Order: sequence, then C-alpha cells, then structure tokens
Amino acid sequence: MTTSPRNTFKKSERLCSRILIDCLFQGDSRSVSAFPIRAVFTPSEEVSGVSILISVPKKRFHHAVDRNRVKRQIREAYRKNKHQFIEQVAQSGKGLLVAFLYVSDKMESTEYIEKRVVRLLDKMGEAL
RNA sequence: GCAGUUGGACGGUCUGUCGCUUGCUCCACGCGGAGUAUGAGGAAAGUCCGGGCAACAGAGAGCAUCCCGCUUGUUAAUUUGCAAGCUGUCGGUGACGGCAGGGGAAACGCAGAAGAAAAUAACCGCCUCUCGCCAGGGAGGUAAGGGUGAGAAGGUGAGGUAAGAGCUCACCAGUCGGGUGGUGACACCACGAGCUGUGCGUCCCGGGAGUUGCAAGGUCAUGUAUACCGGUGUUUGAGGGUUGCUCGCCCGAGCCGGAGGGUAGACCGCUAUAGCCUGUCGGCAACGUCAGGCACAGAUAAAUGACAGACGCUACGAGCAUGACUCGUAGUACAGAACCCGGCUUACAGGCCAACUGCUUUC
RNA sequence: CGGGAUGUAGUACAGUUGGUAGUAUACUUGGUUUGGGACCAAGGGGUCGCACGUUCGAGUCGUGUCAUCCCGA
Repeated sequence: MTTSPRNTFKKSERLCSRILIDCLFQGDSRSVSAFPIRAVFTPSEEVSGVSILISVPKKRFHHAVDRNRVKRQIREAYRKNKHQFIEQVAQSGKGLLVAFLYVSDKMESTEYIEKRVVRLLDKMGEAL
C-alpha cells in the first residue's frame, strides 16, 4: 500500500476519560444522525485531534456477541474514512469529542454501515 | 442395513489487504516508530451451589432461628457435585432414562367443597323386639351392599350369625420382634406376635451456619472543610462491641441526625495453579499414588477484528461416462474472558469414536 | 463484573397457616338531570410472566426459564 496516511486506530484516538464523557453528554453538545447511527459531538480544548467512543445499547442487543459485532463494524468504517474529517477538525483549531450511538435494533451489513458513517462524517464536517 | 440408548471427544481449514491487545528486542528518549512472538469457550452464558483468596469482626454460657437429609465411597467442597449401589413410582418392546427418599401403626393438632359419617361413624339398607286394623311409628343390633371423596376402619374366600363384624380360619399385603446374608441403605424366611385409614404440620434424630465481596483490599498522585445547624453525654456512664435474645464480659468520650466540600488518575491485587498431557500401580468406578514432560489471554468505555477469495462438510436438484464423478442453489450452530478454580443448569448446525438395544436381510 | 428485588383484570395494588382470586379506578347497562358531570344500582372482564415438579388440590411450596427494575469505586 502506498497511500500516504495509514488507517490506524490507536488508543489515543479513543475517548476513555470519565470526565470527558460526562462533559459530552451533559452539556450543550450537538448531534447529527444518519439512521441507524446517531453522532453526538462537542468541541473541547483538553484533547488534541479527535476522540471518539462507540456505544451500542444493551436494550437493543441482548447478546454481547451482537454488540461487539456492531461496534467493530462502526470502528472499521471510521478507521478507513476518518482522514478528511480529522483535517477539517484540525483547521478549526480545537479538539473534538464524538460519540457514535447505534439506535437501530437490527443488524446491518458492513457495506451499509460504512456508507452511513461516511455520510455522518460529512454532516459533522459541515456543522463545524 | 435402518432406528435408537449411554458415555467420550470435536465443533472448521488455507490465502491476501488493512487494523487491535500484551510481552520482548532495537531506534528514539518529547508522543512514538520498527521487528518479532502472542491472543476466547464447551458452554467464556445463567449466577443455582461449593471452595480458594481478601478485608473487617471474633474470651465464654444458655435458649431460639435458619439450612441440609436413602446408603457406602470420593473430592478442597455439610450441598441440587461425582461414582457404585438401595427403595418406591412413572415412561419405553428393549438398551436405558426421569422424579422422589432421615425417623414416626409414640403422642398431639388441622383437613374447604362433597358425603350419613373424616375417627369415641348408622343416611338408605339388613336383622331382632315392640306398638298399630292398615299405612307406618318406637327401642336396639349391624360396617356385608349403596353413593361422596385423595382417603371410609387392611384385601379375597370360607366358616359363623337374628343380621353382621379379624368374631374364627386359610391365603395375600403391611407393621413390630427374631433369624440369615450384606460395611450399609436393604433383601430373604414352612418363624412368632398383635390386629393395620389418607395427607400436611407440630415433634424426634444426626450434621452445619460470623459478615461482606476483587467496585474485596493496598500504595502513590491530585484536591478539600467537619466551615455550619440541632439533639444527647463525660464516672450520677452517653454510646458501642460480643451473630437474633438473655446472662455474663469488654471498650470508654464521644455519638446520632441535618446540610455540605473534594477526588474520578496511575500502579499493585492480576494471573502458575485443587493447572494440562502421557505412562505405571491400587480401586467395579468416581478418584488417589508415583514418574516424566509442557507453560497456555490479561483487556479497563474494555483488545482477540473487518473485507475478499478458495477449500471442506451437510441438504436438495440436475447431468451421464452410474462413481464415493461433475455442475448449480441453499445452509455452515450456540455464543465473547473481566479475581481464579470445581460442579450444576440452560443454548447448540453438523459430523466422529466406543459399548449396548430393537427390527429387518443373508449365511 | 458483583449483589438484590419484582411479575396477579385496560391501569395501580391486596391476597398470613396451600382449599371457590379480591379492592380502587377505568369500561358497559339502567336510574337521577332539560342535557353533561358528580351520585345511586346492576354487570362484564384474569393462561395469577412461561414450563415442569411436590400435593387429593398451587397465585401461594420447589426447580428451570423469560422479562423488568434497583444498588455497588
């Protein structure tokens, strides 16, 4: 592969801190949705770049296997298509916290999920 | 050959691209980068049991409370564990499987509806005596027949009787005592005795039970405030501990309520052990003894993946060169570690191995 | 991940020792009123989450299973 940016997904790109998560869900964060996924995001100066988390509610998928499957699908889709979005965020000068929430109660194909994630990233890029 | 029972072991393989976790090495030593190794299960699940481990508590006596319950073994594991058995009951032609199981014909309590009556039984019926012209009435005896019910005074037959009744006898079932066999639950008997309703509970016997759970608990860092209000008390003893209560004993200046403030990071615990494999010996077996070998996930908003292709397996259909051939279509399960083990239970496409059972065919 | 609780009429809840499942509200019908509400009278409505077991007989006792909720640095 000779593509210039590598499609990595390191620990530093994930949102792990409990404080930042509380700040994301309590405050005046905005959201966009592209069914079956909804994204909640808020700018923050405490992080550099983009930190994301993926959430699949237990209420919609009772089995851990299914939840893991959906989370992995979303993660792969983000990993492959994140570069343009990250550049847009970098131009704004702040970091960004993003939560991807799966709101459907049906499993979808990986291809479909990837298309929806790309659409979601475009929408968020415009909203900035 | 087909159908089945029990036990055991398995539950995909390979290639490519892009990624993730952890360990090690090297380069950078500011964040990181490169290489290499490594990475889910038989149930990781439900959390139904039992342990390990950890923190706290713990002088003692009596009385309650709760839990467990066929036997003998086995295990770290009183059990809803395991193995080999016992008894009863249900299912199956059978191999076999499911469920229940301390004692109690010692005593006491309770038993809706139905029924005359639920345990010192007389409604109908049967029999005797008696009153009466008759119809019928009264006194008494009787548990063989009737219907109710889960259960009706052990069951069947004969004798006996006014009619009947373990009233007597024979056989059968059960109980207690005795004998024989077995470690034992129990089994068996030309034995003896008495004469026996069903269910639940109280009761009796034996054994057991401190509490909380890795978000236990410990170290470091960051940060702050017991600032304030009310009640009560300091030898005239508040309050607390001692499992629930009582006694007894101990601690002894704070305690209770309200209303608040701060942290939300890192590390240890954290994976090596009732560990796995092979063999020997003991045992019907579960399991144990000894010897040798092996090292096998540690994440933390939570890694172990995503996509594409090929193969394998199963089912169905088609083809002709009728073979374990080719082509097409569909399917390829249940399910994801979170302190660690052992067991149980529940879910599960598909095939494999061993022993056994029934039916059919051939010799 | 660990610990705990609850499933009963459309809704919210009772139901101790196992023995004909009730209360409130909602619903239906009738009365009262010029009409409606309130009130009075009568009535209907239940797989007691599901399955199996113990028992003569389970809402209740036992086991399994499904769903919902709560607590825990």
